[in-house]
Amino acid sequence: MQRKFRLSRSEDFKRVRRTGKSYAHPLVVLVTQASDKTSPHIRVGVAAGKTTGTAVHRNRAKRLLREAMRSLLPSLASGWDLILIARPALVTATLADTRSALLNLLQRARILPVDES
RNA sequence: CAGGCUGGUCGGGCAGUCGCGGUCCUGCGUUGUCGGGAUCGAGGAAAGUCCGCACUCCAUAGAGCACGGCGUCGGAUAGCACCCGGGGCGGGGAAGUCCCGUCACUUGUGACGGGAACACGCUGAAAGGCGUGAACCUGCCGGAAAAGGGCCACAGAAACAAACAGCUGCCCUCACCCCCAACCCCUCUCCCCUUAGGGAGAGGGGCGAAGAGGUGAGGGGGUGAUGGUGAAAAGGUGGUGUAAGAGACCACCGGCGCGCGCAGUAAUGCGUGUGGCCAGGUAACCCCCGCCGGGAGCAAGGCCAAGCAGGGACGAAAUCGUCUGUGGACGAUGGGAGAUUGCUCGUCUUCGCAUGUGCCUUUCCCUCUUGUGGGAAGGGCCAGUCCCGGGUAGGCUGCACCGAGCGAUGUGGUGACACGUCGCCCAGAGAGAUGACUGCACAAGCGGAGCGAUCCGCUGGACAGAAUGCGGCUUACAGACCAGCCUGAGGU
RNA sequence: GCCCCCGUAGCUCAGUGGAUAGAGUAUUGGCCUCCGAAGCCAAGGACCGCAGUUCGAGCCUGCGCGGGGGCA
Repeated sequence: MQRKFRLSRSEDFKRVRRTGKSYAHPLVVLVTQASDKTSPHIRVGVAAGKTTGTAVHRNRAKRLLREAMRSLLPSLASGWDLILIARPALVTATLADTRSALLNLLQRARILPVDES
């Protein structure tokens, strides 16, 4: 997942988490917020807190989320800021598990068309 | 071959596809949050942050005290308390581990018995027993706690310095017992004489001095380990000795100090002589001695942009010399304030009735257009230092490094390491780059087939992720390989 | 990333190197009451872990584990 699709500003994180809508899943939590400016891309931020585990486990969770998101990126609607928050169970999940969880969440948030799956 | 111990190396490999980050090169009717290519891309601990440095800042960091750290010897190093090699004192080894034998069954476990290098000493007729050293692993290390202070609960007479109890005819006083001269009484014998009496001897009894012995009490002196304790009580055993005792003396043993000799760079060890037993533990209690240490830390620090709100405290001055354009400048002495992160000295900064081409204002003078301009004097503000408070969390840099650098190799050294030669440039982000899939072998586990070699299928790869960089330490860690040592069995 | 602080009963805290580690509160049981509350009595319950120093460690030293805070 290239950096241009990434959400990186601390200010952006704060805004999305404060005013966005959240969707929960045992593996991941998705937070969505429509971009205030007419951004050409969708931007995705990935987070893993200390409850996820040690540094190895946090990195593992974030890599899984980025890799799963990469294949889904072309079919997503633009103009959204997303945050994916890892939960502890994600450390033991596989890439396929993560991808199906993201599909479920994105369809519930109406960012991914339902007929896609 | 099996098992144990120690040290070292590696810690998933190869190939392909997709994807991510850095650097360099490059393409363009589209200069992009663009495309293409090359190359590089986590660790032995990147971790903990326990030590030591580099580096940066703090208007000074110097000296002394205080404070903190360290403390066997030698070496290594830029440096280090933890590295290397020695020394001393302890602990483990040894209720463990391994091997052998017997038995039992649940077939790899349990029970029982025996043994475990080697050397020396003591004891014993022997079997054997006891002790010491030592291989291997591991902890600690100044003042052998005689510079001084503190503490040592409970128990105990007492916790280090004497006292108390005890022991003690060594001395004094007193009492008593026993022996006993002289004296007195009684009895018996003999002699003189025979009325009475006298003398001598023997026996018994009474009083009982001095003295000898003994007992007890009190006082004085002596004595040092006897005092059910305790973690710890001033060498141990046996004797001599003494009033009683005691290293007071003697023999053997043990420890320590000093001298000498030998070995070693040294710590120290061995031998020998001599002297004393002058005498507890604790310095990870204070302390003393020696050495080291200024403080903070890359969120250090520098630059840019953006942004906010200010407030308080400090304000007292000289003298001398030189030069001079007479406005001042420089220097010295002394002083004030501040810094020196606890104190003193020293040092540094600054000194204000100062400096400014700044701003405001008052008065006067000149010019003159009731204005303007210029000049002089006075007052205030701003720019100072320190403290408190407020704002920013954006970008660039530090920072990806020619370095205490990495790899290979040679030499020296037991080793830490050093010195050469050749080659290389080797991760660097800022929501934070290493992942996914496939195949092949590798090792491990499980299941199935097979007498077996083996085959098939499934699971699935320890601890763990750089953030300024190094060195050491500590902690976590599935396994694999290599080397050395030890034990047992077998073969040659 | 760097720096600092703290771990004692379920909770909040005391605790000179020398007890069976203490207090409040909570818990449990009993008494009291018609029942409860309050009160009274009693009981159980702890030094973060491992080494070391010491005769002796909650206290001193080292390492580890866990928690908290600060720094542009």
